[in-house]
Amino acid sequence: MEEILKNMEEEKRNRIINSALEEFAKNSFEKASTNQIVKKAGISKGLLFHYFKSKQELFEKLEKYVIRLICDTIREEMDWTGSDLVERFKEISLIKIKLMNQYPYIYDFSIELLKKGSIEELKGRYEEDFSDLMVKVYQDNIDYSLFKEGIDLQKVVRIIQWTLEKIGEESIEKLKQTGERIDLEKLQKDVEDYLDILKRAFYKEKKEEESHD
Amino acid sequence: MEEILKNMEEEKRNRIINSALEEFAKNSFEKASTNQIVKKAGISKGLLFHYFKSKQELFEKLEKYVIRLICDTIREEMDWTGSDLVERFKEISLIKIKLMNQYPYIYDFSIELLKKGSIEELKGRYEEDFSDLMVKVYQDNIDYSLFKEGIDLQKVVRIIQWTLEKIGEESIEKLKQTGERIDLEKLQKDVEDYLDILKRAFYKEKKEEESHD
Amino acid sequence: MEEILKNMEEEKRNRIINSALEEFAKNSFEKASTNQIVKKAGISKGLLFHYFKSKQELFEKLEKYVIRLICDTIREEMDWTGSDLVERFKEISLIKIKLMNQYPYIYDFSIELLKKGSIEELKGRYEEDFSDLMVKVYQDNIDYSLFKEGIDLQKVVRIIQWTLEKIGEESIEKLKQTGERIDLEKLQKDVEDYLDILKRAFYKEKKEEESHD
Amino acid sequence: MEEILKNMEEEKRNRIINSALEEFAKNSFEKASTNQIVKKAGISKGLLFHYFKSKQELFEKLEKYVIRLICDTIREEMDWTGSDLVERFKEISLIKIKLMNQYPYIYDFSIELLKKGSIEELKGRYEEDFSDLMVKVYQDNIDYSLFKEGIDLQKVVRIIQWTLEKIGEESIEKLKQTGERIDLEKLQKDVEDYLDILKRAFYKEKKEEESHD
DNA sequence: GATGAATGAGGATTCATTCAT
DNA sequence: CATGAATGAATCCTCATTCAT
Repeated sequence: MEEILKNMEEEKRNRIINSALEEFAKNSFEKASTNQIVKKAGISKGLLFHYFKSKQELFEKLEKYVIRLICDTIREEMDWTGSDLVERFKEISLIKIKLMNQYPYIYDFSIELLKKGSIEELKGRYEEDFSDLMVKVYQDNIDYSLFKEGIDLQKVVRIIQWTLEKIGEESIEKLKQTGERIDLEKLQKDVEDYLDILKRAFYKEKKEEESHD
Repeated sequence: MEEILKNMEEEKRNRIINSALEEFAKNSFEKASTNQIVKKAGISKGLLFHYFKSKQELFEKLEKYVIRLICDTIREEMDWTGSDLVERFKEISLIKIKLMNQYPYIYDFSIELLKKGSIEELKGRYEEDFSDLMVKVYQDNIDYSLFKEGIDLQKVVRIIQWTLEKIGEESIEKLKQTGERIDLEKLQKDVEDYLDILKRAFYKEKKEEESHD
Repeated sequence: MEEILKNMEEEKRNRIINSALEEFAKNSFEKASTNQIVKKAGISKGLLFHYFKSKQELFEKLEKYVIRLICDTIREEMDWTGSDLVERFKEISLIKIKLMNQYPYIYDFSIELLKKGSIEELKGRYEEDFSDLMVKVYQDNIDYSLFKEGIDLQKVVRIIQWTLEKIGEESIEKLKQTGERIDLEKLQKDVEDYLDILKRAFYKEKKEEESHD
Repeated sequence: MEEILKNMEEEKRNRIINSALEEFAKNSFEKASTNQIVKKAGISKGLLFHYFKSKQELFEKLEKYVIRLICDTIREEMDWTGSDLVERFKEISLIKIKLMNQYPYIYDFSIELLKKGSIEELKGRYEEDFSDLMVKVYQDNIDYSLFKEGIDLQKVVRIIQWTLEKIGEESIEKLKQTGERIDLEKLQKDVEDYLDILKRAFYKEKKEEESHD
């Protein structure tokens, strides 16, 4: 993204990115209109297709850009010393929500693209950035012995991911229907509540007091 | 649906229903093409709009038809004497999967429309059929004391629902990407595995032997 | 019309005629919908096209029917002893307006078809009924010496006809735009006022007192 | 119109304008086909809707364009020193007919739109251009004492207008039925003849010799 | 006589994309 | 770099008319 638009004044670049982000967040890929994007960005149709050879490419480049942005922010701001996977997820959610203050629609968009394939399939698409980070998230320092014994770990982790995704999807659904902005505080509260429930369900019971971080 | 197409030979009616079901399952409402539907159904454009005054109405009628079909089948085939909510969910999934043998794409479609609003919002849309049944599913005979004490029951039930939805969404996503039919046996196996995990997580531990049914 | 629909119960025949009359009065030929006509008449599409082989033929038959109805009524109710052409026109207008109480939309419709060709061209189309009557209207007993000398009689008569047509067109235009029924009393008043003006303009001046009939 | 199509080569612009003018002159708004317009103009469907967002807008823009064109030409070419209203009408007709040499169908079209509402209602639609000019036409220098005394001036003027409109409507009707171009010389002759009749009818008699201009 | 299912050409409009300037 | 004119296939939908029952 930045490489593609590198010779552009930053202000115009941001206009394009945010305009496309918003359009793809509010509409499905098919319904999203390049006309709307260029109008909101204040550029000509030709210019958009000068940089991106198709709507599809624009979407993919935007996808990569957002993922890289989220990954980079996670890499930098995450406390990698913790060993609690659920707490790590909580932290990731917090970081994503913080990004939304800066880039309206970024979360909405990132949820939209998550709908198109589970995290594992995304790994395939963005080798360098994403899958490296995912390995790090799931393995770096994580103490899986916090989970109860005898459970299907892979499935349990999926349930946790799915729950987080569904919380996000509900927010974006409300955005699409009512048009009103997402209540970030309530979102964060929900994330915490649900993750606590899941922790109590799938973690061993003894170390309960430590989970009150 | 059947009322609308009642004077039609059954074979043609099924061609129309299945064709529309497939198109709406594989595409979003906007991208779904009435052209494709009539081509696949082997009817003229005019005929489709003779029965349904718009694409929107076709979708809504299909929605109602599918929900009614699922609800009716559940009502008839469900064992209403059981008191275990999760087992009831399992049974519902089994019934839906069975319906897919008859109506390919019915599950896919029913998931697509669930994406457009949570079950609770759907209740509002289909008063008679759906919400009555939902009340029955959640309350008729159900023994909520099976759940552990001190948990947020509403959120826990939601996690269970979400998990089931996500299992279905994964299937349909695979369908859209690869085009190959859904493996119903694997789907059923997944449903059972995940629900067992959730039971073990959220139910009291004593009656464990009874859940091995 | 009656011949075509002769085997039909009178009530149903009237439903068809009035429905078609209304649809053609409210819309141009192209925009008039056979769907609307059959719906309003409470018959099937097939039946309409059983009697009339096309929309065009329906229109033409209706045209003939209305003209015959108007002509017959004029023939019967007109005072053929008068020799004043303008007064005769006034009487014709009065008769047409009276018919509207019985057949709503008949006047609107008859104006619509007058738009499609001047009275003289209509003569060609409806030899038997219409042109005979027209000859009668214009010649039977009429005293053209009432008109001033040295004027182009044909053109003057045309101005009078046109004025009457325009008065009617204004009414129907208002009907189409506002939807409210035509004010028959005002219509009659206008006809009388304009015709008096034209009489004063084109008749010799001496016999003024006689025109106050 | 010119502003909308300003960046277009004049030849293509004229092709579009004339093609649309012709289609709307020969057909009612509903029956007029954008397909025909683009075919006749030799442009793509997309281009028409690039400039005009709908058939409706195309019509309205065309309406404004034609009215402005007629008004501007009248303003410039009219001899505003005359005080005779009927002569002024004659002059207007002459100007309109002259425009038809340049823009075939312009007169037809302008009559078509006059059908949709009397001149007085048009005033409301085109405040600046049209109604200003109309005030000028009817009041600037006009000597209403030329009319006979004791007549309903408003109605008399209307009769004159209506007569002019009907003359035009007859021409266009012939065009629609036969397809052959309008005989401009005969048209002008008719206008003059009818106006002379009306003058003789409604003007005071003394100044007869001056009307032979 | 009577039905309404069925047709298919044609309607206006949208939209991603290309290209000359 | 940047524009926006130009394309044309595809969109949903309408409608007069036909025809088997």
